[in-house]
Amino acid sequence: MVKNKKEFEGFIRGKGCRLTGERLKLIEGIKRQRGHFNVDILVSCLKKQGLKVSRDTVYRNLPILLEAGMVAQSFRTSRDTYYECARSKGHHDHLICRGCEKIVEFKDPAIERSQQRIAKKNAFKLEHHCQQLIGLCEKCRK
Amino acid sequence: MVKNKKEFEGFIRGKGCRLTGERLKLIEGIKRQRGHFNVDILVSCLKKQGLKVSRDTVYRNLPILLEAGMVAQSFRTSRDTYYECARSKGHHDHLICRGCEKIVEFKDPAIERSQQRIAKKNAFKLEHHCQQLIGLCEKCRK
DNA sequence: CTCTTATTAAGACTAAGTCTGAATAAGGAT
DNA sequence: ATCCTTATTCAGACTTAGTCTTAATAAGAG
Ligand SMILES: [Mn+2]
Ligand SMILES: [Mn+2]
Ligand SMILES: [Zn+2]
Ligand SMILES: [Zn+2]
Repeated sequence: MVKNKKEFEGFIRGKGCRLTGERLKLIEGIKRQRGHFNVDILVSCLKKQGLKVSRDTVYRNLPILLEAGMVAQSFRTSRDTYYECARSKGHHDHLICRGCEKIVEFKDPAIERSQQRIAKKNAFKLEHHCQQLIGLCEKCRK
Repeated sequence: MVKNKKEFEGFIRGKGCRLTGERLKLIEGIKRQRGHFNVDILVSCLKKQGLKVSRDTVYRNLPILLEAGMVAQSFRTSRDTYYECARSKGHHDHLICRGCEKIVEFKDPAIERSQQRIAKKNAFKLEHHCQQLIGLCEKCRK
């Protein structure tokens, strides 16, 4: 679980990869994101601040940032994949209104434990999971 | 939860929709699917049996078939969405190996109850959920 | 400083899913 | 049975998330 540039440098070198300017821009850009973001949002925000990084570079580095635990995959809409900075809040899952796209975050340690147990029973090493509950919020039910 | 053509007719009429030949072909084609399928697989299988239905018609009718409970969304890969016939096995979720794409199905009533409780606490009417556990199976860990 | 090679950028490419507009057919009315 | 309205279908164009290709760049070892 990498928390800052120094740790990221160690992590990336440990993998035998290079510490590039783009990778530093990326961790900078991700730290600035407040809520959930997709690749295009991230690229635009970076560009706005004069930190140009190509879309392809983001896609290429996302697996590394996920592995480092700096970014977490949040949820997927029918269109694309959303991420969030993993630093502040810990791991959590999402409740999504299909009407207004309102998103509620929740944590449930008991569910997480069950998931681990299920993986273990099937001899899987669990790496991550995607759990999204879809429904209608109070307002959208009318 | 619609189980056969007769019930489907009632369901579709109740919605004020028409009972078309294509919709009948679709429920026929879905019944024939053994495992998980995506839209292209379904269209190809139907064509092989002389039941031509356009890709667009499948996409247009999937929400209806989901609502009728004849089809369930199973999981999503980075590429596309997989479904399965909801008839035989009941609702379940999936454990997926990112190495060999092996898929294990599991049921966990305790998790399902927790999900309901979480939705209720947030005043959501839960319609469905997507829970996929991703990791490495025993073989792929080597 | 030099050299190797990992990494990047631009843009072509692929394919899931959506949209458009014309043709068809379901089913109610006569 | 025939007509009429309009929901539905189909073909193919379109959009766009994500991947791939290739040439240019730059990290970092020596
Ligand atoms: Mn979140
Ligand atoms: Mn299944
Ligand atoms: Zn809502
Ligand atoms: Zn495997």
